[in-house]
Amino acid sequence: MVTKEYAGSPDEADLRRADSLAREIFSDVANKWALLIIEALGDRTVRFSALRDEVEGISHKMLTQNLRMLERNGLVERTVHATVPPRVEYTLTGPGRGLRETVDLMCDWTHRHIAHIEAARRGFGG
Amino acid sequence: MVTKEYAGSPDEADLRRADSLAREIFSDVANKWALLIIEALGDRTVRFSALRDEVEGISHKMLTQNLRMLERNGLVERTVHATVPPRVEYTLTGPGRGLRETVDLMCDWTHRHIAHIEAARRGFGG
DNA sequence: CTGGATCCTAAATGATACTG
DNA sequence: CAGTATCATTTAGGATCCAG
Repeated sequence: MVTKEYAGSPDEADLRRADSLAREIFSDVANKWALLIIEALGDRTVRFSALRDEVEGISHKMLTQNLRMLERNGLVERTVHATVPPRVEYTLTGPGRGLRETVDLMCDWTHRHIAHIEAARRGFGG
Repeated sequence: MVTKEYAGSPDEADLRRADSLAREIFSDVANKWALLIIEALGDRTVRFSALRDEVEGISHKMLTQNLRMLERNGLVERTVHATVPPRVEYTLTGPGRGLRETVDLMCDWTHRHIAHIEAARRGFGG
């Protein structure tokens, strides 16, 4: 994610483009709602309403908005069952599951460092 | 990061508290600026101005704001050299470096899936 | 049930000016 | 140079209503 010096490279333009694309993808995905949704999906297939219940505090709007974004980036697959009332299910794609593994690690990290962070906060002046 | 059922547990209150704290910490760090700063720091000690140059597009305000937040959570250490003009350096703490490892993985993931994501975007209707 | 559209508020962010 | 404060603006987010 570091911007490098490409001057002189024959593929300078391509490399710059890849970097800016990587940064754009990172910005899409690196927000709490997207990561919490990915974490909630796990390796399951989950209905919209179930997802809304499981991602604590998320609104209808944020859920649909982030699901669309994840779908657009090929990380989530959306399946509509033509029943009435409609049943829509979401599941992670292969790349989506790869990303989920990194989110899992981030969640693990969080839980392992709760005590340290609490202590730091007390010492900081809070 | 999943909310569990603690009813009946003797430590119910403690567990709920740990969960809500984990969620709060996660919400703090799971934003693009914080993660990009952590990634830019790497295992180095970096001056404020250098950090601002390296995290492309970040404003003075966002940088200070996120650095304070990371410092408050004990992930970044701030060192002020009493020179003139002042020199302020930032470096990741032990826990901060642990988090950086997961961010590294997320960046790797991003670069590995650029092609897949580009293809998904084209197919989605963009 | 799911999803889109709308309106409205709160929060994030950028620009700027000022200080030690 | 680093940091704070302020102000203006943009964006995120919530509430609600309607449609398939």
